[in-house]
Amino acid sequence: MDLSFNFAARLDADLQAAAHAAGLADAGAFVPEVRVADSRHGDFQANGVLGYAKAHRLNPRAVADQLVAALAAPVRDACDIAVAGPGFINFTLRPATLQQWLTGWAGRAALEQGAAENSPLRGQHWVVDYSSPNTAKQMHVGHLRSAVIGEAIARLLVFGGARVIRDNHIGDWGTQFGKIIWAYRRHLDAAAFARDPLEEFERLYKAGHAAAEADPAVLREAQQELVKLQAGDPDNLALWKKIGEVSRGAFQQIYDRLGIRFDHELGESFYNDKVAQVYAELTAAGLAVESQGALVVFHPEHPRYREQPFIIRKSDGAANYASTDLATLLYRCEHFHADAIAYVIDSRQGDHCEQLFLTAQKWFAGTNRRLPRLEHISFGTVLGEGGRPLKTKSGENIKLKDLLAEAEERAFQLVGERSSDLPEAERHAIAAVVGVGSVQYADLAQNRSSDYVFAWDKMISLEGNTAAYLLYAVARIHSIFRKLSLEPGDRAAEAGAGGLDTAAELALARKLVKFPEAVQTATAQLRPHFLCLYLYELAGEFSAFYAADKVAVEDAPVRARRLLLCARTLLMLETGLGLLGLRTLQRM
RNA sequence: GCGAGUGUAGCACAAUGGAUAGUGUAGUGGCCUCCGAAGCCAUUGAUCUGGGUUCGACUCCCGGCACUCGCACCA
Repeated sequence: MDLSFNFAARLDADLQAAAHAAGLADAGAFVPEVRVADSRHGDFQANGVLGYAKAHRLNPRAVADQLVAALAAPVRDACDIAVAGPGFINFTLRPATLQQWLTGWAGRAALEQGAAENSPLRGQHWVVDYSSPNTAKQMHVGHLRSAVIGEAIARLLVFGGARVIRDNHIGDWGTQFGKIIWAYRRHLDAAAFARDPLEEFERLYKAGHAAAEADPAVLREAQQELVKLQAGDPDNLALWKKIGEVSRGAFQQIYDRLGIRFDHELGESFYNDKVAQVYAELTAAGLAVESQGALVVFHPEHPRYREQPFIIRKSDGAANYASTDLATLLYRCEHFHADAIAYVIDSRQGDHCEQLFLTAQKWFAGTNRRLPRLEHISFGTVLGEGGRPLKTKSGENIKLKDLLAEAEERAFQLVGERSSDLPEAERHAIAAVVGVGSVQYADLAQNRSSDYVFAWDKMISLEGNTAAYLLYAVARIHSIFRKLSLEPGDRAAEAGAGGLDTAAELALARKLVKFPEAVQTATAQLRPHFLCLYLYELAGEFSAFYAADKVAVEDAPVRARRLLLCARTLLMLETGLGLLGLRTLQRM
């Protein structure tokens, strides 16, 4: 068998061909359903025979036998094949096949090529809309998941061959600015502003908000400030710009720690002059109607949205996020030629997304535009250990910068305990990678649909399915190569490798070759936890191998094949962690 | 009230309609003259409930129950 990157896809294609070769009735209807198998049964299994045989009133085991007999010779040479149970076909890759694959797919570039080659994403333009904080406020724990999940998904899509446009749809327009400006004019603390301008803007907003709540006169004054801003008053506009600059600077500090860089930061204000077209087109199409003074879209065919309006212009004439989201959608189609848009937004905004997508669908159909694929990448809330949304003791949102600082601090403690021999500067650098990586990984390792409990001890105590466990495996592999004065992936070190032999070698090799399926599943479902799970299991296989079989042995062929396994494990772990947005280390 | 999400071991999680429901922690018992013990090996313990569909259901459908969230101008 030639060096297919993705064995499951290859077996699937070969089984389909076999169905035709064997002359199966209605062979086109046979779907092999090849997937990674429980290792007790082999490496891959085809489940499709059962359904096919049932539908065609055939004996499934007989069909399976026929298919196996009709399989092309290369596949039969590469695998041990068995029909089992009611009609499963099990494939176990032979040691030589494993070795051939590991030798052939040897570097990052090769993996990228393999992953993109037959990917349905290849060449597609994907806009990933994630993070999207509001200006004048610090990012807090509520902004964590969108940023972390969004970045991982963007990287997975790139790996799958898509052209990804990362767009940070910042909330930089809205009613809050009237209150901030009002408070800025009266209650600015210049010293605090010099120290941390964003913190001061945030304080001013809270002060302005509280004052407006308490006194209707203040509310009117704040609204006047907003009107002036919207009319282009130079002072207010300058202040608004300043808020934007300060905020973006602070956001970038967070993004730097998380390894995020956007291609665009087209905030809501960018769409100010683009919403009129939305109103006009939706009204002309008969989609938008006046209701209680607002411009809204109802969906009569929908049980709920025939009553629950999608408000695209407020009764005071101002735009809201429905207006700008529609304008944004159009802009992304026209300027980014989006084939798909992924909205990484928390699940509470499910109704908004549904209404947005429904409205866009009708709008685009009515104006002969091509609607891109629209995906709401929804996710649950970050909870504290009591099962309530995570807050500080005083009930405030936890600032992201504080959260990341605490992660690094806790990691630094641990590094000090475990690796006190390393220089302090390196311990700090390690703590940054381990601390931030632990937060990212804890978020990603869990199915994004559910809420998740944020528990420092589980996250950073470094046991189980955690970033530290994976980073530790990476560090140990680097250490092996360091001891031998070799570079990982050095072909000379792998030359003359003997055949894979021990149980631990084979178990590790069998795990390694399934990297493509793990990435593919995570990408297709836009769920990074599938990749996390794979990497964790891979690190587990490596640790078992490491305990069972010594790498640095005298016997040259044995040593070479074990170095090959180490190098590929390192490659998959580093590549996989990179796809999740984590950094890795050589020592920790 | 309508809708969405979530119910799996003490706790935290996994399982694309597939074979004996996997893991981690915590508990118990082993393993460092040997490449990093932040490790490895072994072991105890679970699908909210009642129906249905299917060769096969944690998964799909219908009805309950529990928790969380959303539902007219904040995003």
